[in-house]
Amino acid sequence: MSSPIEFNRQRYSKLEEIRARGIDPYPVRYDVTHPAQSILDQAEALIESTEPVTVAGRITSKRGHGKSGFAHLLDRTGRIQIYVRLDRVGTDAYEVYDQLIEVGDYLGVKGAVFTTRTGETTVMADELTLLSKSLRALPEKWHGLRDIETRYRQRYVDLIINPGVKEVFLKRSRLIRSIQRFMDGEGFIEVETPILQPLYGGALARPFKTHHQALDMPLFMRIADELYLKRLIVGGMERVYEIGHDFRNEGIDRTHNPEFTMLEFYIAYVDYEYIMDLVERLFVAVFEEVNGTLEHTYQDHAIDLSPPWPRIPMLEAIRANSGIDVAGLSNGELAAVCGERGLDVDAGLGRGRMIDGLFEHFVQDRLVNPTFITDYPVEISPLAKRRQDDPNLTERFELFICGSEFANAFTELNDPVDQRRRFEEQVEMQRKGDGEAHAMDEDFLRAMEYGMPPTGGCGIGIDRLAMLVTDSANIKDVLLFPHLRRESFEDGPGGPDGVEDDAEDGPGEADGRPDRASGAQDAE
RNA sequence: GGGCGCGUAGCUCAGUUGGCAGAGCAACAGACUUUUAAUCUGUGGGUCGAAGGUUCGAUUCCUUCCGCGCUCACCA
Repeated sequence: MSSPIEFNRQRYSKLEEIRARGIDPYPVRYDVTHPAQSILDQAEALIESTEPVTVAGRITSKRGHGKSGFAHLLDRTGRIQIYVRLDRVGTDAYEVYDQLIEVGDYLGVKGAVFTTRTGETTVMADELTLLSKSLRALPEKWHGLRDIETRYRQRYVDLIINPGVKEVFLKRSRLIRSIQRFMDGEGFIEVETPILQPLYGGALARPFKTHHQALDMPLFMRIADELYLKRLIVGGMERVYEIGHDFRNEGIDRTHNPEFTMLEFYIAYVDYEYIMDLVERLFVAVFEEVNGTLEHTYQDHAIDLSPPWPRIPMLEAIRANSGIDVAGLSNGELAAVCGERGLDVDAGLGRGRMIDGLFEHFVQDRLVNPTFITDYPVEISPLAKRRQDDPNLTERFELFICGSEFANAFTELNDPVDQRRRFEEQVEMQRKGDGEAHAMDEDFLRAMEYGMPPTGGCGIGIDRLAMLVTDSANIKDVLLFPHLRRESFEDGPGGPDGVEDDAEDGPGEADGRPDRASGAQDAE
């Protein structure tokens, strides 16, 4: 069922007929003089000049009228109508167009521009060139492709059929470019750090584990860029940022994909107050550039991004929303209060986790307009500097919009002795069963020991920012190829099953290379 | 991982209180030289997600499995 040849004999037989007529159904190139939109934009001048244009694209609709016919071509810029007449292109070419070329095929057209009776700018075809024969029918033109699973699995079809989809990803692209421009203006260097790491760190999350054959060593996919970017601060780079993928081996839901895009940046000589100012400026600049306004609607929530944004210490936010004054409570009392108020918290995981639980339960969803929550408990902030006035709290903030976290930042811990102690505490929590506690990283500590200047750092989830600016409810809608379970294809040899499994149990056989041919042929 | 829901033609969807599986679009044959969801006439197209079970008979009822969505848990 999955082979296009069996699957659509009619299209395949047309392909054979095209070849039989001596036409190459897959030629190598076509010289386009005018993308679709430029024909529409310059219609008046082009009509007057009567000079022929060439345009190429995928046929998305076709309407025949005996000895003439209309069709629409879709290219990256838009859609243009073409008109094909037997008396202009000749009997043979018209027969090929009429009988063998169909919706889904790529077509190049050369001809003059005119306006139809109904007023649509159209190219009158003098020459037609088949550019690629499609062996699969596209979804129906009117209802389009609605099935969510198919839209994600076959994004290529989704992009052809559902026009809003391309807009989302164009906007995402503009968003990232806008961030890069802003960072350029702030004097940053954009860098790339390892994705495969011998140790993972910089966040609290379960990693993906893999294995390097030649070195016979385990490797982890990074869960954050942090520890490498800080090494660069130690190296004197002073202002660095990276936009890249992090990988976290955790649940998938509306706001989580196992592979996601993170912006992290670090600035020497500044603290988290400076970072807050910069994040505010960054969001304002991006929204003004990408959306043109600071008034925004996300999933029916009206948001005003006009600065300044409120900055509320976490314990104060909890007190204001729940009446609970954490500062005056012992750990035991805190656990009791959590229980009374209906929170299921494990007191064994510590005071920091309980406070975080209270925050999530009582506060987070209420933060609709951009709000900085500041001064997080030290236990859940192993890389942040303590507040001088309260060693139980850190100079850390998170930015919330519409109940979602958008940024996480702190005045970076640069005391190597304190950093070692914090790692040791994390290792202890690991022993107590906290699967996400931070690992000991001796090379990172060595870098700290050489001396890191006072530094402020920040991480911003780009996918969530893309969701916000595009008003998307699901992270999958801003990922071109969101993670799904492997699709099963009934016939043919399986895909990567033969490839050596991930390396939980050490090295496997050496021939684990995915064979391009066997993998690809199976894929429909 | 738990709960709820969904899976029928290439696409969008009906439907069967258990009795030969339907429409529109797409496709195919024909008519039509300014249409645009073109129109008109005709035709073909299904492992009803998969495997078991109950039954004279299952796409329908039951069980398990697969996939997707929502949600809870998890998750800076």
